[in-house]
Amino acid sequence: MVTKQFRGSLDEADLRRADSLGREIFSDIANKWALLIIEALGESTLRFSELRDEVEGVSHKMLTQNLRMLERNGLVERTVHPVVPPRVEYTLTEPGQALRVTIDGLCDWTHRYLGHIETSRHRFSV
Amino acid sequence: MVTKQFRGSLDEADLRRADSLGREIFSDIANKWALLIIEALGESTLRFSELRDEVEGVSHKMLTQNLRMLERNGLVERTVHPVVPPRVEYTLTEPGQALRVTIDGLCDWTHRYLGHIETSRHRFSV
DNA sequence: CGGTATCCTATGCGATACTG
DNA sequence: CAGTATCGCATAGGATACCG
Repeated sequence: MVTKQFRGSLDEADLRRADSLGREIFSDIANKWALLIIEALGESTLRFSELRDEVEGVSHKMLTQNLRMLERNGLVERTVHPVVPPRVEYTLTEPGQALRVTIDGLCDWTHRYLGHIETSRHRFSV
Repeated sequence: MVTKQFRGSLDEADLRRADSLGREIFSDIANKWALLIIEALGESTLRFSELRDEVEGVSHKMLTQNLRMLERNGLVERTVHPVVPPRVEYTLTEPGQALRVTIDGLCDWTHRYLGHIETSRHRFSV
């Protein structure tokens, strides 16, 4: 979404359009599976089954559903090799790569503050 | 969660514990409302009602629910002023501030690639 | 192997009402 | 003003089965 830092750089109509679109994108992406899939893809190209193994706990359904969404938003590219059995590969586009960098930041954050959070939870339940 | 970049820096038992906790945190945080609330708090201290106005579209219920979760994880601090009517203020802790920085990155990303995504969606629906 | 469709449960989330 | 509790609908998401 368009946060306060950007208001003023756009006219009213653009602002409204960007706001609702941005909100939509934000909802698409602020979702556990999408983030984990992007993180799993990283620099490499992976097949559907490899992704399913890599993103632990994801179901067949959620994987397809999120991959379609990411493809629609132009974050991953899907390549079908016309062979039997079918071979389908997924790779991050440039926007996808850029997003991955910020997700890496999220992972670093989680790692760094794991201890803080653990003790905070303990204190909270008292 | 503990991603590949960190494996090897921990022993087996720690790894499992960190993995499940990390996954939990990730699920807590990779959620639209949590991210928007943290972003709204920013540098400032806000009252419950101010937050509800700031985070557009959030319901009373979702706001309380997410604030409790963030408090439990030690990302926001809740201060109750014993006056009538009650005055409750929320502010980001240091871990919360650190997280906000990475969320800012997410917002920047959304802003930067809004155009890419819009055209990609259009192409996809053909 | 990768994808779609179906069914069913759990959860998200809004609306409303009640308390200190 | 801030919070809790309850109800009820809508969506998320697992399990399973079937198709190219």
